[in-house]
Amino acid sequence: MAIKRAKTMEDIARLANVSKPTVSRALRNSPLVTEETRRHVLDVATKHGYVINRNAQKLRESRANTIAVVLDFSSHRENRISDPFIFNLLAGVSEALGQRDQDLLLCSPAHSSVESLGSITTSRGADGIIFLGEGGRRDDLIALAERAVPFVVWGAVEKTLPYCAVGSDNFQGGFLAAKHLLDQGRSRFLFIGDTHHAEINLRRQGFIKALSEEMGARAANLVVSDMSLDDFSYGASHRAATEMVKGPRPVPDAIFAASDTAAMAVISAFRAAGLSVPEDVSVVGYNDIPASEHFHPPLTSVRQDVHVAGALLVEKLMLAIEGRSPQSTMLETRLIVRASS
Amino acid sequence: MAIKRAKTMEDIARLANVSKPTVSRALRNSPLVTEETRRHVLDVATKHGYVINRNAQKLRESRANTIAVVLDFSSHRENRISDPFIFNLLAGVSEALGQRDQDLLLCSPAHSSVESLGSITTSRGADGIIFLGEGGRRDDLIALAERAVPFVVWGAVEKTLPYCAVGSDNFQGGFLAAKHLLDQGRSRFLFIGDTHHAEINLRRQGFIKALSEEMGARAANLVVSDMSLDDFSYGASHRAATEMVKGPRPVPDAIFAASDTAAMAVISAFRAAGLSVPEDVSVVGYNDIPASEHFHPPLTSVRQDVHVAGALLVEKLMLAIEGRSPQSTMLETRLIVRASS
DNA sequence: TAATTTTTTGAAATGGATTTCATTTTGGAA
DNA sequence: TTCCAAAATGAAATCCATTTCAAAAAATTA
Repeated sequence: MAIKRAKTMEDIARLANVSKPTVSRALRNSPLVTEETRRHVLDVATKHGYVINRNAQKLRESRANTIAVVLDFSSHRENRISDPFIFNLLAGVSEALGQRDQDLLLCSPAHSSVESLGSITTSRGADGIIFLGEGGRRDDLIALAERAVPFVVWGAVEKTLPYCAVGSDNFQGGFLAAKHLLDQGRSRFLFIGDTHHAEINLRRQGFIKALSEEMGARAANLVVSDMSLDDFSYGASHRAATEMVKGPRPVPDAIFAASDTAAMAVISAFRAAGLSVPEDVSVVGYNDIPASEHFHPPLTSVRQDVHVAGALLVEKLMLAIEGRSPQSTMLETRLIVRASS
Repeated sequence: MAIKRAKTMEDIARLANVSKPTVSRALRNSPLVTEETRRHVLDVATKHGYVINRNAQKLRESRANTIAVVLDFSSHRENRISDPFIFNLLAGVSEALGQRDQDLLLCSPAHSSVESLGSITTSRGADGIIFLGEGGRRDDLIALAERAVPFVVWGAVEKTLPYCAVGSDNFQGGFLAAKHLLDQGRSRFLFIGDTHHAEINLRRQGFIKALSEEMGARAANLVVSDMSLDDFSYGASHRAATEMVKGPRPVPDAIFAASDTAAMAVISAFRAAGLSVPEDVSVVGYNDIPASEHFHPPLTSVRQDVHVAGALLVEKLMLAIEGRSPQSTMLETRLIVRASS
């Protein structure tokens, strides 16, 4: 008996008594084929369980209908804290791609340089790339923009960027947070976050801006301090916050953390030191991850809509692939006020 | 000027004054080519920024070196609660695949039936499939096992399963939880979880088993009750728990929730009703998601090692792809005891 | 040096779907 | 009924890397 080989288009053509091109056209709903023929071919194809060979198809069409999504798991893994926000964003992107019938190739930059990631497109494995986070490699991304590789980035949006970025309006987010804390009558402010990340830095700037505007209005009794961290992680935030409450300087009564994860860490550290939230300290986080709603106390947070974000990233990437140059976009942020502030 | 076209192997061959096969061999480190020739070809290739066309390659070799990972985002999305565990598992799988130089095609069953997912392999888009969760479609999976599609599943491990599954030892996990709660001297037990999921059901069985063993030993004053939920979500768990504390029957003093998310919901509901954890009620969760450590109170939980799980899933899938039939495996679970119990 | 073996190299076939362009068939007009 | 335009179909070329197998070159032996 002959070895069972997957059916090819040629096989179906033979079985349906038509030619290869006709099968191709029938399957692709081309108007160049009679309704009758199409139905017949489709029948034969389904009866024999034919599935098209996507590799052959991709080779012929130069389009892969596949998008590479680059997501840095590794940094998360090491801390054993995965900011769920990025995963939700991935879900958003996944859904948007699904709607457009695009496959999603998930890549980890840990295993390949941005440089080599770029070749994912030239190698036709994917038509374009979505970077979920700059991952501190902005220079690489800028370099990548020089080469004709279609890609978009979730991250900080700045006018000078040579590539298309989508991100929440971090400045506005920080601004909102500060306004809210000011409304609570707080006066000793602390920002927590790794300002090496452009996004985080913008949050801080918005925060500072709102405070300094107020400086003029109110008799300036505002204290602003910073706590820079090397990473997003819960652990780092917790340690830093614990140090801080032990320290000599006056303990802040209003904290804006650049992520909900960090906010939770800080609250936990403060509580351990006998301070209570929100009585002694108001805390505002960022991202409004699912857990925030259920934290104790429920966390006030700046929300970014991952659904919209995902759809937007995909939409813009599609434009880029078609050779057009999509504009960067900042997404409105919204302050979700809960008990922590 | 001619349109700039991506360089093909033929171009490189011409530029290097060798033939196409030689280029192919040089790039693939075949021993059939002189060291000198190889170096020369490599030089030319890198100088002209040549990248291989993976589609052509995949077409020729029948192996795609790509694994499809099926992950149901949608159920998570709707609840706006994404159990981070599954994402961590994804990270584990991603890493394991990266180490083996396999691409990861992320698929969402929402957009395609399991049936059609199966054709991902026959269409040569992927060599095999990893299902991250049965997603309540066990029948489909069983049907898929009939067809010669290499796949493995993260989920319940049962001897009768016609496919290879990897999962934590859910029975043991439940058993451990019960033992622990018994050790605390608790007597009114409650299990919370959607027993439609085989995994969850096993957790419940282990839980019950440990309790009934004790029944004999201790003067049986144990109350065991169940709370079945339609989904994993925080919201559903919270509502159910709120109902329960209002209800007439004696409130349990020991709860085993089938997920950390549910555990958190329950704690929050109980606390809202004036009960305190762990004084009035001990609570044990499952998965030991990152947030559990930082919850208030920190959550006792049954831990599953996502790293090991990811590696194992990949390893077994590779075997399956090679035509061998890998065994299912249960992973040891470990109880991480924290303040909630 | 001639003959033989071993090592390198290349021409052509292969994988499977799509597209171009020519050919056949059909429908309508004359 | 004949002829022309339109529609449907098919033969062959194409996409690009790999493999087979034959040929050429180099190394070895007689």
